[in-house]
Amino acid sequence: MPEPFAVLADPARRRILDLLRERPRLVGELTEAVGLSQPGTSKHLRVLREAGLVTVRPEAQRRWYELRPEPLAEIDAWLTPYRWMWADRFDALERHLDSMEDE
Amino acid sequence: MPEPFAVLADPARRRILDLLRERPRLVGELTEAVGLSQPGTSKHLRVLREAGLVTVRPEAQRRWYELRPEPLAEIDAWLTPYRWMWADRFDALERHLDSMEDE
DNA sequence: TAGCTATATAACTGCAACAGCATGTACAGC
DNA sequence: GCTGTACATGCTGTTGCAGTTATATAGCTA
Repeated sequence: MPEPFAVLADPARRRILDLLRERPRLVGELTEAVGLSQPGTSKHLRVLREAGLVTVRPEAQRRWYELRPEPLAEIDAWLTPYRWMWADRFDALERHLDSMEDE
Repeated sequence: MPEPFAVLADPARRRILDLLRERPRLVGELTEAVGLSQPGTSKHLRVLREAGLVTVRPEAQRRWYELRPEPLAEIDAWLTPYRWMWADRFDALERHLDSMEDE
């Protein structure tokens, strides 16, 4: 199972996920949308599948790819301790104090 | 300016950022912590610098590296439309309804 | 069965990233 | 000035990935 971070490093794969966020899609749609060859798209889909970020539902010769967002939680978790930092100074201070209140 | 996503694909660089989250550090400290050679560490630091994720403050021959979290906002922004999805079903529904109230 | 459609896999190519080693640079202390 | 320390850069080999074309597989349709 590849790391989500590495999987998202490729813009085409992020684009695919963005498209699947709206609704499940066929390989053909995705191919056209990302502007790659069909085999190229299939390769990216394989990577996404192995990372658990998409699932496939076969229907005759077609394959419906759908989003499976759970692995993104790992990225979100890594990001969490940083998240308060990049707001402007006032917001940053405010959130910092807010988080201290909870302790 | 490289993409933050690509920069974070390497675990060593994420580790470096995690260490800098606590306090600024010297290259020597980071080298020991990540378990790479000193030149290897310097190279990762260069990548982080070019991505705007760290800044350097020279002090004699030493270089204090400090975190600059702003570029992480891009990742956070990409992640945002996904974030409600991976909570358990109840929370997911709840947040979804919450977000609809704002409209 | 033959042929068409949709997708996956294979084989190949080019390139960029990463790691190691050696060397260069800058500063401090003596 | 010389030596040591702290770090950066250059070079090289290797590996892995993204992209292509060609081919295989599976299921429909006639």
